Amino acid sequence: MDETSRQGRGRPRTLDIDTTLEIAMRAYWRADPADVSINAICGLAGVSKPALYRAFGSEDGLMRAVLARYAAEVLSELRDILSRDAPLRDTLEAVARFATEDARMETGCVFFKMRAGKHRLGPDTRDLVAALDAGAVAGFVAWLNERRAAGDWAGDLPAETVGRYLVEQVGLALQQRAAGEDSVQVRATFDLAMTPIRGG
Amino acid sequence: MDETSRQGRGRPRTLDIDTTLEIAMRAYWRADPADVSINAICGLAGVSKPALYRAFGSEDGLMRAVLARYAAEVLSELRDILSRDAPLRDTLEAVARFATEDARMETGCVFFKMRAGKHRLGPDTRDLVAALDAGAVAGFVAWLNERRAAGDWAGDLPAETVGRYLVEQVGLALQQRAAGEDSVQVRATFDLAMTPIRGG
DNA sequence: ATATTTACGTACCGTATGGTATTTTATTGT
DNA sequence: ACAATAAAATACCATACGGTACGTAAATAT
Repeated sequence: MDETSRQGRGRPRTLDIDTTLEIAMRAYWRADPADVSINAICGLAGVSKPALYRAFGSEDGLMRAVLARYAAEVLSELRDILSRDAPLRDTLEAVARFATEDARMETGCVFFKMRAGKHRLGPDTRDLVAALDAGAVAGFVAWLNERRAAGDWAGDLPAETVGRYLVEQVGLALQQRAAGEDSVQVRATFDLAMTPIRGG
Repeated sequence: MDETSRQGRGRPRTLDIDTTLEIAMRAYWRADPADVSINAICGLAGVSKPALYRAFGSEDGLMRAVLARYAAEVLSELRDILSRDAPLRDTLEAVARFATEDARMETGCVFFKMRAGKHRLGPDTRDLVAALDAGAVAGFVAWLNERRAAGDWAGDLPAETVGRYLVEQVGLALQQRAAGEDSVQVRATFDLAMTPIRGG
């Protein structure tokens, strides 16, 4: 129960898995994951390539580990926003801020970047992307049903459809930010997209 | 005024530029352009690499030429739809069909795929992408202003904002189709996104 | 006929990628 | 002390990429 299970017999590892994951995450976050090579990550983290493969098995393993960390560290905030059960408009505003204004999202989102280029991912990372995507939709759907029960949302469309819609619009906003589009226009686009849900 | 300007002195060229462009276009259309190598295109077209470089100068030159052809051949349809001056709802329906149902767009759109990965493009292709993007926005803006003058659109937002919004939503739909998402869901998402413009 | 011009394609260049074989080094168990 | 274990890093592997040097073939001009 110490840091990583206790050390066995051999030479102690000097590679700091946590720090390495953090550095890889920032690299994938800033650029497109497909454009960040293992070599580049090794350079950034000051780690040898075999050390990295010992720790993560493959590029797929590393990307999956990074994405898992990212989900726990960043995407969880979105889940938190949705479970605050605030009025619908307040929650949508919080989601809008997260997607269009949060400084950490200035270069986009690791999850949506990976999702956009999912055909380039290894199987494990791809599976996690699919699971996170389904989870995001499910999160929005649950929130919508809650809002409907609270008399806060009167939409006549299936929550499934709208949940998927919300995920796509958040993804679009984050993609626009990653592409360097003007923050004001990104927000305007997102607000327009939200009017069918929150009303004129 | 024959096919390509008249032949000069040397050995006549056997490479068919038109066919080669067509084959390259289909390859870029089916996959992500960044994942289609020059080697692959040479193989598909049955053309040697030097022949291809002789004709187009570089990968950037080839991609630019393909994109120009694609714009003239496919994107022009969108421009046509916008200049029919039909009622707003009819035009939006035609745009929706183009983006979400047209069989040729089943694997997405060369333009939006290149735009999504614009950081991977050479300078010439990048410039053309930017020009086409600006042109698409301008096309929607002109259409919106026309509809406003015709009393067909009462939106109080700047046409610039809505024009950019429309381009982004069309891009999103085509991106979803390229990702293999369910066609019905793509259409539902697009329709939801259009409600702020065409009304409930 | 011969020189000139131009396209042809094979075979290659340098660079980068994901991944590994191998030797050395640091630790624990007996 | 010494065997066993495991992580360290250098130096390498095969493959693929965009791009080109170069010798050859086919046309025109003189």
